Amino acid sequence: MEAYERIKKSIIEGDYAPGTRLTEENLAKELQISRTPIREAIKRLETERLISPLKRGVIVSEFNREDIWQIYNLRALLEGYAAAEAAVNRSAEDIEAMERCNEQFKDLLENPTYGRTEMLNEITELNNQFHSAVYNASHNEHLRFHITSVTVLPLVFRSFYWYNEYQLKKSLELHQTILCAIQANEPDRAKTAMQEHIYQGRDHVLKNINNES
Amino acid sequence: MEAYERIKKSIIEGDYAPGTRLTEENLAKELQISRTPIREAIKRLETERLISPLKRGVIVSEFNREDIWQIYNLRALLEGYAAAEAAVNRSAEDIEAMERCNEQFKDLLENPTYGRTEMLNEITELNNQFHSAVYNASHNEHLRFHITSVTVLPLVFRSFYWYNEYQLKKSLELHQTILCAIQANEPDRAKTAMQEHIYQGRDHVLKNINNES
DNA sequence: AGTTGATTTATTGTATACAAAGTGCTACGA
DNA sequence: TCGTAGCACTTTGTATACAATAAATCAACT
Repeated sequence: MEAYERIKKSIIEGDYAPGTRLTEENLAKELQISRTPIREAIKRLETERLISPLKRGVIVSEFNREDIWQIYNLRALLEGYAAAEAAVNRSAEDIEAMERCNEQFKDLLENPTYGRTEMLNEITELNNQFHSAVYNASHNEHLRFHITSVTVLPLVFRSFYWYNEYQLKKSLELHQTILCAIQANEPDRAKTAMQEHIYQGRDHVLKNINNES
Repeated sequence: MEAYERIKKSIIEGDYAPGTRLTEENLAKELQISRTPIREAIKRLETERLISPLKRGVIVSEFNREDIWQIYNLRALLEGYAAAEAAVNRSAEDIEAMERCNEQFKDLLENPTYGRTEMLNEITELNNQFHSAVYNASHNEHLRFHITSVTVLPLVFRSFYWYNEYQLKKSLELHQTILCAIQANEPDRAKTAMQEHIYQGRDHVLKNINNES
């Protein structure tokens, strides 16, 4: 794994908390490589806005409630559009991919064999996979780019860790609604269901996050 | 001006045509600096998708009709949303900034003192300024980021160079409609007017561009 | 002639030394 | 005690040498 991916992973997994100062030299020492690839990784993470310039150097980006509001609303706009486009452009394989995600999601909810943390990691992964399957089904590379770009940021909130069983079930249901609408070539229904799903996520994060960030 | 800006400018102004191969060493020689800042600029332009990796190295990105379609539709989605948000969040200064752009635009159309090329450069600049004024008025940093990101790409088409006097007048009128709607706190009207404006730009580019790219 | 393998060449990847510049600290003066 | 100027230190910016590797060329064999 290259430097960029390693640092990104550390940020998303919370090893480098928001506000943490990152210097090239420290990272170089930590990852046991020279400053050159570190520089590259930092520049890239900066354009993705996972880190922000501060004085001489950078810090892991911090997001306040206003940021969360704006980011989730943008997600709703873009992923809602993607769902609508998917309802028009989806292939049979796209449908299958989405079905697989939802089936695994369902299995996991019905047979909670792991510990809670492992299960929520799995859920997070499956949720991401479903969303990917939807925007991939839109067959729109530019749209895909913007969605992935706006979606990395909420990852740092690790929102699924606050979900209870009822909320997870509600998520699955909306996934299924979205899938049905896409399968039935109903762009507008797909869009509204997706937006509803994301707005629920937004409100959930806003309700649970510490008031200041 | 740093390396990144110089290369970006060269791409947007067409000095490096789409498909042109760019190598670190050539750029370093051309800009009279070492490869290090060139590397950085290339990486950044790559994440902005102005250049694309190809074999060992990169080329200036090429866009086909499908790309143009997708990019302009995304612009309509994002800038339409920005216009609606601006209608809710705009301050008095935001309104003034938009008014200034449109007044200058109008002056320019009524008093075409320059040569055609200089005038169209000026028009392009004023058009960009108006659009910036609108999304700045939305007071949404994340939205701003995505709009600027999706908007750099159409710049390489230099679409205004194909506009005739009537079309420029129509552009100005829509700008004024957008401004009125934002001033009157009519988010939906602002959105539809902005979308209409961008769709007209899209169709204009698609009509005039060489069929293959 | 076409295909495969080895050799050469072009180009990027990495490390490191040094230059430049911003930050903060300390000491001095008001 | 507060402010400020100068200095030291931390950190990034740049250049350059060398390593790694992908691509292209060419030759040999089928």
